[in-house]
This record gives sequence, C-alpha cells and structure tokens, in this order.
Amino acid sequence: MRGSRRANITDVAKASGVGVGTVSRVINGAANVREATRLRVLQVVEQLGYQPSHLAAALARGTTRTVGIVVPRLVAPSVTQRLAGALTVLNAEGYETVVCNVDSPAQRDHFLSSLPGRHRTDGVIVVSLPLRADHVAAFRHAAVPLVTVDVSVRGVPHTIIDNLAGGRLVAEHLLALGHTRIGFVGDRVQRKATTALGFTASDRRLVGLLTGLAAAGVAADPSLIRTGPHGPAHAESFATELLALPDPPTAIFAASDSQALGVLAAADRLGVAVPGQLSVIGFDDIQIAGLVGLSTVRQPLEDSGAEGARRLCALIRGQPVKPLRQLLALQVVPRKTTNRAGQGRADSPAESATAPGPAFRATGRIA
Amino acid sequence: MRGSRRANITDVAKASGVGVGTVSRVINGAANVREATRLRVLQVVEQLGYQPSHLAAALARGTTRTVGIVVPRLVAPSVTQRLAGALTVLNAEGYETVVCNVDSPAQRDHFLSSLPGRHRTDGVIVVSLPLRADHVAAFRHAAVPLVTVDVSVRGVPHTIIDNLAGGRLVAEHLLALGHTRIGFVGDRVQRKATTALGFTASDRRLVGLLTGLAAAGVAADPSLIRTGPHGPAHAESFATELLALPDPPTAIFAASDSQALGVLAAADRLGVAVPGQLSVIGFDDIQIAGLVGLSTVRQPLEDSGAEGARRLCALIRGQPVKPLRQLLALQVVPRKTTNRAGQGRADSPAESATAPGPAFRATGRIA
DNA sequence: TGACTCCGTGGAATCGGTTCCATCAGGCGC
DNA sequence: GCGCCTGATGGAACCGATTCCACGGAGTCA
Repeated sequence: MRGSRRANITDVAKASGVGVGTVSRVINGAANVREATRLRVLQVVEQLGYQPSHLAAALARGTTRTVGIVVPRLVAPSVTQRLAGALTVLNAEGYETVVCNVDSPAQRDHFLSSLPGRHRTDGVIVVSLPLRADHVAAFRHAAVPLVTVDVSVRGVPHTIIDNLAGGRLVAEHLLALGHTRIGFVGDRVQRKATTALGFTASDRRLVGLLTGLAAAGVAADPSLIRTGPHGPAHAESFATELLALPDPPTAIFAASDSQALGVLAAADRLGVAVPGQLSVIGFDDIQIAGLVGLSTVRQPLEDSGAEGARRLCALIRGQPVKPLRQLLALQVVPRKTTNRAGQGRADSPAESATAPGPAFRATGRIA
Repeated sequence: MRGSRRANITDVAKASGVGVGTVSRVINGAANVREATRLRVLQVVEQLGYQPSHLAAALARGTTRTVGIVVPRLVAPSVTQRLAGALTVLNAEGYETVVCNVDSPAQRDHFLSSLPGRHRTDGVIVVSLPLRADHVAAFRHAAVPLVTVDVSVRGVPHTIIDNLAGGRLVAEHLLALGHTRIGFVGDRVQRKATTALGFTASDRRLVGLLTGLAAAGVAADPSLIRTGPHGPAHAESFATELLALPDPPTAIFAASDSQALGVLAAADRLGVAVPGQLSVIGFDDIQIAGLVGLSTVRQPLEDSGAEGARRLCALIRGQPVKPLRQLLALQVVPRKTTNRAGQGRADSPAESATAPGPAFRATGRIA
C-alpha cells in the first residue's frame, strides 16, 4: 500500500466526487443527504479505510467528547468501584474518559488547575477530593461542567451519602445486639495541607456513632476511640491497643472496610474470637467484605460513580441538574462479624433471630 | 470580565507585540528566544490566563501526548494495581491516559478497532486481553505503538510472568510441607468467542502445578481439579465439593487470590480449619492477601503496568524495545494459610522452622 | 411563465496551535 | 567599510475536521 498516509476527508470527497461538506454530513449522520450519495460515500469510506480524526473534529466542533475523572488512591477498592461505574455510563453515552489518579496534594492541584483551561475535556468528575474555592472558580470561569462524587462542594452538583446517618445506623445495629462498650478505629484528618488529601468521612461516621449512642443514653468512652493515618496496618495496631485494654470493647466500628480487615487481623493475631468475643463492623461494603463475611454499612459505590457520570452528561447537554445534592441510600449488611454481646458464635449469626432484620435503611434517596 | 472568550495564541502575540511563532517558542521552551522577549510573553500569558489548547497543539503537532489503556474487568484488584502502576509512569512522562474498561468481547473489539485509526492516542497498552491478528494488524497498519501486559502476543512487546513456573513454585511449596493430595480450583477457558474474553493464565498455572508434582513423582488425582467460570462464588462452591469428598485434599491451590478467598470462605463455612486441616494458596498477591494472611505466589502487579508503560514510552520515542518478551519475577509468599500436612495450626506457621524459606524465586528477570 | 420554496450540495472560513522559511539586525574578520 | 554568519523574530501554510452560506435545480402555486 504505497502513499499510505492516513486518508482524510478531502481524499474521501475527491474519490467519491462530492464536497467535503457532504462527506461530513454522511459521517455524522446528518439529514439532507440523498440516499444514493450517502451510499456512494460510505463505500469509498470503507474502501479507503477512512476514520475521521477525533482531534480535528473536536477542534472544529469545539467539544471533545471526552471527560476527565480525578480520583484519589486508585488502588483502594471503593475508588475503583466508583470509577468503574462512571466508566460504564460514560462509555455508553459516547464519551472517552481521561483518568487522573492523585496520590499527593501537588498532583491534585496540578490536575484540578490544568483540566479546566486546556480545551481538553467537556466536563470533569471529581471523586472523594475536597475542592478549594479557586479550583471551583477555575472550572466556573472556563465554563467546564463539574460534578463531584463522595464529597460535598457548595454550588457544584454532588452525589454523596450521609455519613452521619451511617454512623447512627451502626450505633443502632450494635445497640440492638446489646453492645454498649464500642470502640472506633478511623482516620485522623491531616491538617497539613501539603501532605494530606483531606478526607473527612471517617470523622462524620464517628460523630454519627456517638450521636446514635447518646440518643440511646449510652455514654461513649473516649479512650476507645483511635484515629490516625489511613490504612489497614494502622487500623490493626489501633485495634491491638484497644483489645489490650483492661476493659476492652465488645464491638469495634471501623470507619471503612479495609480498616475493618485490619481490625479482624488484630483479633485473629490476639486469639480474640469474632464475633464470639468481639463484634466488628466496617463501612462501604467493598467486594471483599462479602467474601470474608464482614458486617458493614453498604453504600452504593458503583452507583455513585454512575450517577455522577449521568449528572455530568446532563450538565454537558445543558440540562439542569435538579437537586444539587444527591443522597444515596445506606443500609446495614449484617454478616458474620457482628453478634449479640457476650455470646459465643452462633451457628449462623447473621440470620439468627436475635439479630436485627436483614437491613436498615438510612434516610436518603436515589434520584 | 467582558468578551471572556478563551485567550488564544494570537491574543497573546498581539498583547505582547510579538509574532505567534515566538509565543509558541516561549510556551514550548524552545531555545532561540531572547530572555527579555521570553519574560514579556510569559507576563502576558499570566495576565491573560492563557493556556494553550491541547487539541489544537495535538492536531498541528501530529501527536496527542495521550495514550490509551485497555483493561478487562476493572474492578478486579489485580487489574487495578496494574492500571495504577501504568498511570503513575505515564503521568510522570507527561502523557494523559484514556482508560477503556472492557466487560464483553464486543466492547473489546470496539476499542481495539477504533483506537488505532482515530488519531486519538500516541500508543496503546493492552492488559490481560488476548489480541486477534486483525487487531494487531490494525495497529501496525496505522503505525500506532502497542504493548501488552499479562498477555503474550507475537511480534508485540509484552510484559508477562511465567505462569507455568508459578504453578511449579506452588507444587514445590506444598510438597515441601508434605502435601501430596492437592486440589485445584480455577477458571475454565470459555470457548465461545462471543461471550468470553479468553484468559488462559489459570490453565497454565494448573499445568505448572501438575508438572511440579510429576517431577517429584507425585501422581495428581484428576477428581481434585475443579474449573469453571471465574469469581469467588464459583470457587467457593468448587471448594465445598472438594472438601465434601470422602478423601478430601489436604491442600488447595486456587488460580487467583480472589478464588482463594472463596476457598477460605468454603472452609470456614464447613468448619474446616485452615491451615490445620487444609492448606490454601492463591496467586497474584493482591493487597487483601496480606491482610487476611493468605499464602500466595506474588507477581509484581503494579510493576507490570509500570513496565508496560515505560516500554510504550520508549516505543513512542522511536527507541527499540529490546527483548520483546519481558518476564517478571515470581515468588512464593508463605503466610498463615499453608502449613505442614496433617498438623494442627502452629503458633506462627509462616515463620515456623518447617516452612520453607521466606520466598522462592522463579526463573525470570526484571529488565 | 415567473416567483418562491426547499432540498441537496460545494466549498470557504474557522478552530488554535506548530513549523518552516524569509527577513533583519548585529557582530566579526579582513 | 564591506561581506558574511548567526541568532532572534514575524508570519504564512498547514493539520483535518465542522459549519455556514450561497447556489442550482426541481417542484408548487398563481
């Protein structure tokens, strides 16, 4: 195949004896093309193996048919599930997706300040990352549609859950099982803006827990609360501390499932029976939770990504996005790691008559 | 800010009293610009908030500074880790990344046939997906650089592991612990091309296992081999079958860690002690493996993505990629789920004197 | 038959950069 | 003082589409 330069629209126009405008109309399925012409052009397209340049089309059109998604710590299973949900919707809607994985605040700032201005994407989804006012302003000024998932930003459509309600659900679940001495293992918000991405979900879940306990007249013991850097390893050492106390908790709430796995590892290492001597409950319901039988609070991870993507697409089309804040539903999923306080392991604790119903529902709705 | 149309290069040129060529040189850090001129232009750039259009630059330049990566089942932890490794390298090299998640053969074909021709990416990484000859031909014909990760393709640079050797490592590990009755739980290759993505790693790992056993004069019992659709749920039911046999295996090799988790769940449900009555070993060493103490064969997941990305970048720069086949190292990671055959759980089986050294190394090298 | 519509169509202008070539001002050697 | 070389610079051409406007011809109505 000599002269094997990529065929362009002019080549097709010449070879089929029509103008470039007509070829463009055929390619884009516009009306107002005679059927005979259409077929002739399509035949030439086939024959030349012509594929329109995405770049040139985007430049001329002024719209890229590409969206950006900014996520923190991609390897975290919860993030992956959100991303997968978003990708599915975006692909179905005909968008390509540029993924920006953020591991440090510097990277975050780089992506958030370069994405709006570069004529690069038709819109952006930000997952789990708090936005500063200047970030938001940059998007607004460049008129680039923006939505967030799992983080609430004033004036920007966001898809989130009610972490406070989630914490309360945990309190209700554990109280119903007779636990009153309840430990908490979670993240400490890093104040140093240069090193931290600034997640706050853990805090709110803790507050929800405490609120729920207080509502039942149960006083929380501050010495049972441990927070620090994220990651199962830290969770494991915190749990080890808690279990070594003279009067250890009978239940531990971990701010996320991966931290709950750390707690389980600690219990295992210390020979503490779960759920016999210790109940453990996590948050998120990542895929492994089901596998290891971890009780948890389920949030719709893939759905959150999918909803964010849907809302972004609407925004790009110029449709209004009705409630700025979209709350997704939460529910307790009791599995094998929570059981009545002070009881040995039942045959099938999750289904035992004493356990609460299969699921609580948080207030909240799926739009 | 009236007339708030995005500033373009002409605006900058006018405002700073130079030609567009000079502005372009300043932006791209070309030499041959007087320092005074450079500063003046930069000042105007700052003042106008000018950011060059990625699209226009790519079109004019003929190169997009964007690469595509095609992955199957993004939510699988192993895939995520590879993706994360690739993204890190690509970001550092100044490339943006379009992620294509594939859940069905139709999607795979769509991405693989549209990516080469559309003037969209400077190169493509395909992860874990077997390529047909026509796919490869399309890339070659369009002169779009292509590398693969975790799948071997003739004539295309690929970064893989030796699954056969991995299977042998497992055989050696289990034999050293005194196991001879060894079960296998893995995937069955789907023959229907329209529904299957065609992974074959499981098969090769099995063959490696059998080879290793045979080398030690141990005959494998075919009735202990169970293969079927992927996923922990199937693995769990296969393991349940194996454990219900009159003469059950003393060890089970699962073709992947996620399947091993299914095996563990089955043992737990049946009250079979691990590793007391049953040893379990997986493959991959995904992050959760460390958390739950699963013995496994580690393959460098993030590295594989990173290496693929590095090789793609070299290819794009026109540098030759030296060994077409890049083999990454494997090593057994004994944790808490494997122990001597017929022994109760030791205090610390992984470190026990009877266990093999901390790690075996497969033949293989990291380039 | 003439005026007016409407459909199908050709092609120039445009998007916003990069790149190459021509130009020009100095600096240097003789 | 003159010719030559070099480094800085301006700007036209180009990348490959979309889009808008103008135009020709067929059909309609009076």
